[in-house]
Amino acid sequence: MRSIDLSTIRELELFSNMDDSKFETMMQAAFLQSFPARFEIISEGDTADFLHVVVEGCVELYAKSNGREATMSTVQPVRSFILAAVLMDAVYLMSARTLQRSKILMIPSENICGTFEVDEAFAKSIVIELSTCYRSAIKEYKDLKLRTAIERLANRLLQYHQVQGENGKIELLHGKKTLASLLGMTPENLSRAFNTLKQYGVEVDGSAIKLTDVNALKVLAKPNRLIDDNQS
Amino acid sequence: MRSIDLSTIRELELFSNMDDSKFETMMQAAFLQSFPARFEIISEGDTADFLHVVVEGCVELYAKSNGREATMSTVQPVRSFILAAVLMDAVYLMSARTLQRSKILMIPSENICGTFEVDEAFAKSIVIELSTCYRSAIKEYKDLKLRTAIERLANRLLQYHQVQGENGKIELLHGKKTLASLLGMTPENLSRAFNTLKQYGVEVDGSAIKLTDVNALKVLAKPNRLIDDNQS
DNA sequence: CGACGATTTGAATAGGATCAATGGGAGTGG
DNA sequence: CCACTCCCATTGATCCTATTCAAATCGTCG
Repeated sequence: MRSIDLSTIRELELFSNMDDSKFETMMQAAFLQSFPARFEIISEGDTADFLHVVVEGCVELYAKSNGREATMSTVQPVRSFILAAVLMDAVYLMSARTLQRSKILMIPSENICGTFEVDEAFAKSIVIELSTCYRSAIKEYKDLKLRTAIERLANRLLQYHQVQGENGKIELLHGKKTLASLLGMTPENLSRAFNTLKQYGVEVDGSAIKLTDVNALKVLAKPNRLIDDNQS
Repeated sequence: MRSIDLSTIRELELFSNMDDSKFETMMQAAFLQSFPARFEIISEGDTADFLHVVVEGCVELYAKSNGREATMSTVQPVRSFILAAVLMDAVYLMSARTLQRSKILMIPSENICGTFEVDEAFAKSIVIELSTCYRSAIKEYKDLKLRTAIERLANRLLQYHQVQGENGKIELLHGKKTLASLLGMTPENLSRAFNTLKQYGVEVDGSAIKLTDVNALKVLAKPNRLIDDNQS
């Protein structure tokens, strides 16, 4: 692996506190792979052979049952996915595919588990990462159970707004079809929801969105830090 | 704490592999508390001072937003709850209340975190417990996103049936109101869903349910091991 | 015995899904 | 460069599921 990549990876929260030599050893078995857009990286039901870390690009986690399919969440740099399956030596519960060209760091499961046992700092980092993912899942579940479709959309827009600098402009990172599935609705319904939000100052132009009345949108959305905050 | 209780607790997966002396130390700070039914043990937004382990009874995890409330999951012996909040020193994302008289083991957060750092076996157990809870949450989320209300009910009944011995009889562990919220529907809708399932051999008499045609129910439910299995 | 909550049933409504059709870009190949 | 195709997004119409509101019944607990 190129050293430029290695130093980037070294700085990830997951690896930042661990022992130098342990990091070296673990990384010798790891590799960084590039994937084209819309490439299926893992498939639900497969055994977890690698921990995947999104270094560049964007990955969609989705699941199927019967004939239906739903986007569960998206993973941006720098976050891992399916850590729980690796640690339990179990099968993946979700599939993953790239939304754009992406670089994924792949670390063999046995190296993760082995290092976990010998490096205390790494063990702590693993637990933090796992807890963060867990809590994110709970938040998404709460979002779906406690809100209507329009409220979910409004809150998601406010979330994106905050992450992207709170300057009244949002750029959607993924297509509306994916966004719809992520929010638990159909593309048609998302389109109508955007129309409803016009009266709250939401102007849509392709993947560029302008918020002209954030306060009004907040009144509608009633954001809740126990659902929408990435911090707490 | 009474020794009878201690030995029961010692056998929990979470503690079974850890060092004797570490276990003793940790338990000196812990205590076992009894709660009456419908008692709110923790409230979402509070800081996580204790890890809670359900030793006896049943606990409901629920959440609120706006005026709405939803049951997120139920915790049976012997399982912990809100482990992630403890490990991250964060606030609870869910509230917890007893559904029946219950005994809860409470271990101060700092003892959990402290022991995590010095006992490797305990660290491993923590990770397994955390992963298991995480994966359960994902499964519930998939259930809600990928299935209709009737399918969710049918699969839940099959799940209870399996746990309770597969002899054609089910005893509901919690009221129908809670079950409805757990399944993401209203009590009225649950009642109607049970009526629909009559033609698939589901006979309801209060909290006692008989399944007279499990195969027909399975055809409807299309159970999926990546959603319904507690193992994988 | 009375009160309260849980459950069920009925009727009306709302919200979301489905089906169908159209317009618009992005990418492909001639 | 242009025509063609395909997929995405939008819109309209309709259907269906689930929620809401209302009321009756049933048990349980005090």
